[in-house]
Amino acid sequence: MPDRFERIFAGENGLAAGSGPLYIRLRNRVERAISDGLLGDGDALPSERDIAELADVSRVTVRKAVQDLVRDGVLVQRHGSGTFVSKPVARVEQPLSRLTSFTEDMSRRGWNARSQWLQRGIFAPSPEEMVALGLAPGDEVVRIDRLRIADEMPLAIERASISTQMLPDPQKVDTSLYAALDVYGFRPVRALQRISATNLRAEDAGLLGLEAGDAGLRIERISYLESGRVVEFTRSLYRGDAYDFVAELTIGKN
Amino acid sequence: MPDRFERIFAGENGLAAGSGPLYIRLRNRVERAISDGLLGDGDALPSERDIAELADVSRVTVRKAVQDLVRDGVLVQRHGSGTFVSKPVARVEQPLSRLTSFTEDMSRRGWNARSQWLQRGIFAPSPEEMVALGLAPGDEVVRIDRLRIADEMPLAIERASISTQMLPDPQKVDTSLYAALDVYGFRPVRALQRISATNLRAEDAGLLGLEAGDAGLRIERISYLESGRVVEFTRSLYRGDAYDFVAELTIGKN
DNA sequence: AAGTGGTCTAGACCACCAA
DNA sequence: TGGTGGTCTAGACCACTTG
Repeated sequence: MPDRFERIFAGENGLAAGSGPLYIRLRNRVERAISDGLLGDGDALPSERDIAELADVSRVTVRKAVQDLVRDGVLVQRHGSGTFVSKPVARVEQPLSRLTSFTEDMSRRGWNARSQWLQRGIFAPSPEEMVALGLAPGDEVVRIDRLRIADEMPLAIERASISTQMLPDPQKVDTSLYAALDVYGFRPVRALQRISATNLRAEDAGLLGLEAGDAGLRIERISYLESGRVVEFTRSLYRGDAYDFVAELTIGKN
Repeated sequence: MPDRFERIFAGENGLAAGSGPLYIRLRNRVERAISDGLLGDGDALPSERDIAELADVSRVTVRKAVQDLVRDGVLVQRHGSGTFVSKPVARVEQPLSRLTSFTEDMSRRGWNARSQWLQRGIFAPSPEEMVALGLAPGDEVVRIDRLRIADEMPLAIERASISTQMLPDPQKVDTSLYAALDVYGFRPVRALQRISATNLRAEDAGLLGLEAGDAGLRIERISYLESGRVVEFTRSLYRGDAYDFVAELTIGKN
């Protein structure tokens, strides 16, 4: 039975046709098979060994092609199980104009949000923190690092730094950082965010349930009091495949 | 002369110490050497063959470790030249509250901005375009795809779709899409943007001078007229390593 | 227990770059 | 021209999942 996999991997004299590296030709064949509908969401591919035989290349070459597609989010591999076409992931949308906390935000959506502590304590500030928070030598910072989880899917890593002058005791923070700051009368009213994209490092990717090199949104936020004084400096990493920031723009005079 | 490379790659019984995959142990050694200052920005590493000999592993294993770090932006490789520690890239900042065009924006910064046409013409709309632009069957769209370049560095790929009812002739667009829309009285005043992160596909990465799998910012924008009617639907991909979006947030009642 | 992906090796040839 | 990274092979063993 000449099945679809033979057409995909062995069709037209194998990969002899065409030029360029074998793993790229192989990669293109798989992408074409998906866009042509020969392979659908969740479908299993043959094993790497079988693909190698069908396409008449080494398994190393098959792996190179497959890993590229895994890295691009086209395929997923499960150890001991097989290689499959990715299913799209449901995305969370986050409006970009209002200052909200993760907890508030997720519960408003009806998601079950929780956090996992990564670190919570008092430290000597890094140079980066000194600049961002405007600290003097000898000052100390509270660091609150959390893994944010919504409906059992890790969504983000959040690393917050606050001067001990604003938040003397990190143990006072249970679920909401802003609520704890409120207690001391230091709730921020304004913030500046910088958003960029980055390839996740192995450690961070692991926390988010992704692979090293997967795309993440990196967000740096500096929050201000009404008086203009800096309260909080937070660096976050969001899953690129599950998070959308939404912003409304208007045409400005300036 | 027992140089620093021996300490990095061959120190303490090679990689025999420790557990886990060899390429991860090797990767960690390089990362540690950089964070310890043993390797600085722009420094050259030994050749892959030399590292393999120093660490007593195969070259394939060295490549796996090095490629991981290249993918994370820690190292850069130049074919025929060598492997080097990355130098940080200058970043461009884009405010996220004002609706501006790329050309206007870059010239205000004193950058020399130009575009390269990727595609410009009239097409039958894709299902995605029909939904976004609110088209009826039989309607047509103008597609304007450009590679945005600032000071000879490719910064973004921009794919804009506009109903032919708003912009009958794509050839009317020379540098600024908004200027062309203005001529017909259809300049947008408001827009909604969705921002997320993605691993760039090989083709897009090539246009941006990056490697497949590198992180990019994906932005979808829908622009509206004063009347609320949709004008433009644009999907952009920005270099993750060279672009920052900046947003100001305020605490809201709602 | 059989099959899958994950890691690793030794060796080869090619394409590119710099001296 | 010699050294570099880029691609490719055939074969091996391990770790994990599933029937």
